[in-house]
Amino acid sequence: MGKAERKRSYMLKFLVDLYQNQSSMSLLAEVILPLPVKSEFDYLVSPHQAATLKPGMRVLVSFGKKKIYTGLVKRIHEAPKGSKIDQFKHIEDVLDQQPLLQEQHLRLFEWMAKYYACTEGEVFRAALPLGLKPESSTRIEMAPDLDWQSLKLDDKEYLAMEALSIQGTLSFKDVSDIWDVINPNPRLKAMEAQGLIRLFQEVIDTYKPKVKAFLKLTEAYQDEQKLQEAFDSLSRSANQENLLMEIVAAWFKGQSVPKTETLKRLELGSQIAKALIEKGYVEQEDIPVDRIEFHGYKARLADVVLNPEQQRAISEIKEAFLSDTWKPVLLQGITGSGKTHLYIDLIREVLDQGKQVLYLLPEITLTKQIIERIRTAFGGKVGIYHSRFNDQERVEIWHRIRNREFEVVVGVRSATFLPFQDLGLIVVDEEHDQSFKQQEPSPRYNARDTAVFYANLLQIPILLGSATPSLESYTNAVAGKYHLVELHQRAVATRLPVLQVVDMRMQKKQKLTNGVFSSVLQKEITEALERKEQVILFQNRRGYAPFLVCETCGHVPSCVNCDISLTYHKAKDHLRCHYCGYTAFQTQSCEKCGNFSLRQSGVGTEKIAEITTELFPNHRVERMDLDTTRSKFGYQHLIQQFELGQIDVLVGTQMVSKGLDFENVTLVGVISADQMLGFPDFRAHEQAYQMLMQVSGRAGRSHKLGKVIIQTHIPDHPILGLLEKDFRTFYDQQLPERQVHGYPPFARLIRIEIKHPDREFIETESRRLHALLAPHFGVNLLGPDYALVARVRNQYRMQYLLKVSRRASVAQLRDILQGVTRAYYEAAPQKTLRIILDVDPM
DNA sequence: AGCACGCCGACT
DNA sequence: GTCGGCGTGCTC
Repeated sequence: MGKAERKRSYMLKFLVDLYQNQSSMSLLAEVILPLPVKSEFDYLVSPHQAATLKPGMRVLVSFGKKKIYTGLVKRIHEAPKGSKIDQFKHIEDVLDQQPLLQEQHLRLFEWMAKYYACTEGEVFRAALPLGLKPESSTRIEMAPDLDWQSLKLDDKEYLAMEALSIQGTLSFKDVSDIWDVINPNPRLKAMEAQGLIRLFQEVIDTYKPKVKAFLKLTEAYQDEQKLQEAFDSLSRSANQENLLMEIVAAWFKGQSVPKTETLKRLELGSQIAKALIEKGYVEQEDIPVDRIEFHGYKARLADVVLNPEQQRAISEIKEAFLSDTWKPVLLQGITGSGKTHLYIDLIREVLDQGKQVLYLLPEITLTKQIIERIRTAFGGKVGIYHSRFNDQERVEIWHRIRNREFEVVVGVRSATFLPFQDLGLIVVDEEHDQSFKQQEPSPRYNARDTAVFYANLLQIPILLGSATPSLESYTNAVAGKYHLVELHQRAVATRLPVLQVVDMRMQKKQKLTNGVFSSVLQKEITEALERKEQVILFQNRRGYAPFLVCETCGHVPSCVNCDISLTYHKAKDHLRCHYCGYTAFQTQSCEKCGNFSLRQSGVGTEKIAEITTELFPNHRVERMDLDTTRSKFGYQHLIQQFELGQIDVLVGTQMVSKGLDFENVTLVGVISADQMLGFPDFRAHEQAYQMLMQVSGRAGRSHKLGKVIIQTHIPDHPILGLLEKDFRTFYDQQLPERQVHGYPPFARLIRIEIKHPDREFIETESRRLHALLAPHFGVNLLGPDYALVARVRNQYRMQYLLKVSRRASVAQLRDILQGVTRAYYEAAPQKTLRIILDVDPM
């Protein structure tokens, strides 16, 4: 090799190195996708994107053959040496200029995925409202320039082309409806190959700012001469002339007129405006407006004076917050002790420090009342976040929190994920409530526990409050892991409601009951109504009768998809499944034997409301349950009417047990406590206690003495005796039971659920799975047992309960369980059994 | 979660 | 023989 050649060779090597170096310098973004898949997928970052892309930003990426998803950038890193760049796809688009989520959110997602045995993608999906996660869907359109009517087409093709010629484009679902097939894809693919149609991906941005239409004069007509011409041309249309006059008048003042209001005021139809627009005199302007209206909320100065006990509690809480251990504080205060006052006081202090506050409440407690109180204290800084808000409203709340327009958010479970910039306090009210735990779908997280972790991560104070804390939290407090602060007295010096347990067996023997009301309850209702006071009646079953039974053959009409009896709804005269929504209309004759001998059995809210109306025809009785509050404002309307005293008796399910705080309610009747007390779950006693305490708390909130009547066939049940004792007594009585059986708070539970449509299959497979689990967990593995309702939506459900030490590493457990699942699937005859893990089930 | 591919039974 | 059903595996 000559000198020149050698030089050339070096040169070449240098260039190759340079090239390889450059390619290994390629940047990749690790992206979390909103799917139940292994979360990390790498995408190429273009040099242009690299300048601004940061973790916490949302990106649009293609995943699989054609779908486009919104992903979350977790990490940006260099492509590993030797990796082939062309195995990665590019990031299609970056959706944020500034990260939507911060480092702490990514850490939170990571922890949740680990703890609740799900993917970060599932957490991401649960965290963001739909409007912040646009994704693509397949649409179908006709191939361009096609004279489809002259072609020879089969029936299905013809139907599709006809629909396309009318609608323009169709979705997969449209086509499967038209064709009546489950999966139209293969056929559509064939049609695309024939050149009849085209399939394309459309990213639908579901979030559209709300706009308000205004009308104004077009520029061309903004002079006297042209206007005169315009008016002349309108001499035959008084309506158009009127509207134009209105618009011109506004123009003189430099304004435009709001379209809808103006048309309404002038009693004109929208075609009048349209005519003026078409003539070119007027143009429409759409101005974005806020979806969330919060005018009229001005913060009032503190009008709350804390009593000595509350002041003692507040200073205990503040002292705890100041210590650098960041222990959560558990505030146990009886109903009416004024916990909310304390919250408001604490929130005010945090706001004064310039920080934001998250106030979590159970779904149902988020009533107008609590919102009013917080808004009265903090005015327009308060955002509300709950499930009755539609997606677009949620998106706006996200933006307002990020922009720090909202400093306090009162919200439910999913508010945990809101993008606070500088959170200074979390309050979890009614911390024991079951609705903090998401049942389905994954992530099955508990917002209270998640908040405790989050507060610790952020090193900020967290306050858990309840009149009846969960045994878990209270045990943590007793053990010193949480600070315990107690409130023993009612804020206003009123007596606690009087509690009376009515033995329905005696009532029946002495023929004192009409089947629903004992003579005692009926008398109390009469008296309360005579005193012009209000009554709440509680029954935890909606509908008219929980089931029908044939008196001839004993048949009970049941759901075709679920193993549960159908509930009779009288107003609609149909039978409905409360699990899947299936409805049947045969309510008179038995479907089995044909005899007209169906008898209604059991009592639901609808029947109670009916009987109450019959007994008290001069009073207004209303029902509050899922059926009457389904509409967006149904719930609010009922509450409002009750508050205004337009309703005398409110009959309801769980819904009436929480958050309703009405001075004029002096009587609460529990129609039957039996079901609650006899529920087959280790937590049944705790839940019955919480429920009864809570519903009792609705009575006698002011100076009038309240009364609570509980009807039952088991009057000697220990829980009933504990209702008038203090919380500690209840706790001391319950705890040993939990210890004996090794249940929480002495152990951590993991529920393993399996699902399959075939009964025989699930039973044999459950035994096979058991054989794999048993060696790891031995006596701590319970089950498999059928779920309480063995079949729902045609899926049989069985479950195991795993009791593990509280000290056991969750990560290790998850590894074991994942190992077992993998082993199961490897050996399984089919891979169709669904295995679901539920950590800390409730 | 989608989506494609491939293996089987029920129809032309 | 093909059509279309369901089960399985992959997605940067």
